[in-house]
Amino acid sequence: MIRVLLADDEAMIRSALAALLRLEDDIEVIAECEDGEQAVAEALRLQPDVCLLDLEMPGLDGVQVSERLNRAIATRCIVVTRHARPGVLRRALASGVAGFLPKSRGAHEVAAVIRRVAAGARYVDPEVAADALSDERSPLTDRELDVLRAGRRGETTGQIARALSLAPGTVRNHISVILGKLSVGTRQQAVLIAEERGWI
Amino acid sequence: MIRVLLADDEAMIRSALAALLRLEDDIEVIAECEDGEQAVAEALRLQPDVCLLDLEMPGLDGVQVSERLNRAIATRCIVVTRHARPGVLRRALASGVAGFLPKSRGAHEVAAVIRRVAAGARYVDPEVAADALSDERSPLTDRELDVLRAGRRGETTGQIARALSLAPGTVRNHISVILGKLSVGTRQQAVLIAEERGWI
DNA sequence: CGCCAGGGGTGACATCTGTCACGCCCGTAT
DNA sequence: ATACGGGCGTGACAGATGTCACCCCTGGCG
Repeated sequence: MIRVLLADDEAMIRSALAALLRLEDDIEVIAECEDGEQAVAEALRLQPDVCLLDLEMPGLDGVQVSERLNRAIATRCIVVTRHARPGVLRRALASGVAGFLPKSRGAHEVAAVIRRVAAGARYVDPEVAADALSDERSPLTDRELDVLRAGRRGETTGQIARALSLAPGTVRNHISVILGKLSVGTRQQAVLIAEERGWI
Repeated sequence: MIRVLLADDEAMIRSALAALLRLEDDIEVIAECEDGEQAVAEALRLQPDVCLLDLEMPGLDGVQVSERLNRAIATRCIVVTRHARPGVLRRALASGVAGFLPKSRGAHEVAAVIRRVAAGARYVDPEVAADALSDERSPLTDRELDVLRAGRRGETTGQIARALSLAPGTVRNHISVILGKLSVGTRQQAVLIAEERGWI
């Protein structure tokens, strides 16, 4: 019997998946969580064999949950996401995720992936993997990404500078470089591009 | 037997819902569509009793699909959405939607709502309805919303002005008023608020 | 060792944005 | 008819933003 923990902030898909998985006779859904913190807490308590984690969750996202769990207990995590970008996949794999599945796959594949992962295999959706190989890596340095992240909600230069403990001039310099590299004219367009490509 | 058409761009939730609904013995899923155009085409061809439409779809969104179908055939539409804001609900009801359900509800409620709607009732999620009654209508004028829409991707004042055939100064004025009304400091924050509240 | 990329910073400058005070035109409610 | 609010526009101005040249420091690496 494979003991599975489910985490997704959207109740409809969470309960739908739970209902479907319960129909499988080798899978047992032992917890349903609606955010990252809850997922970590329940996983530590229940020690599931496999965690099926949505990437987009309030608080901790799926990758962060996986990171914490891998450090603490022997469970294997599958991350599910609607935006399956190469950047996201890289981030997920770097943090020790055992499975990666976009939501563009049908629900019936979920059980199959859970079984593979429970058996010790790694599973990465072939299509996303192919995308990731035709590697479009971010041309931005880590620090530049920090700046972009800090400014992704329309924050002013001053606010970004304070958030990162930098001088405003430095922030402006980073932004200037970013705009050049991405060849756009405003920060917000840079943020949109970076989000689309999964760099933030 | 209630004949149901399903439309959602996310294959995982679409197939999960379809699988669950097929377990009900008074409901028959006669089509699964992955975008608005397809939903319209299939609905016209198959004349389903009820259409379960995701709001967020590429091309036509759920409300637009419902609008077109209501003009053409006697089917009843339920719109499902992850962001159930009062503004969205108003838009949906105005276009003749028979049911409105946020994805924060569990999957088991879907069948119940389908039955009610098929029986001729209207169904609006009570929580969203309550929100909509404590009416937080947009304080922005139509024109101001236009400006905000035109600038939602980080466009410059000049680009917005050209897009709307306005003088740059006028755009700046509108923006200035918007920022005042929403009490924020930058356009991008204004855009974020407006998107959150369902005004754009 | 020198060289160089990356992080951090400064100062100066041109431009863009946001603010404010006006004025004009139009539809409509009084 | 008059007043009023909304859309549209101008001009002026302060402050924010983006650009550029140049600075220092650090940690690789040939």
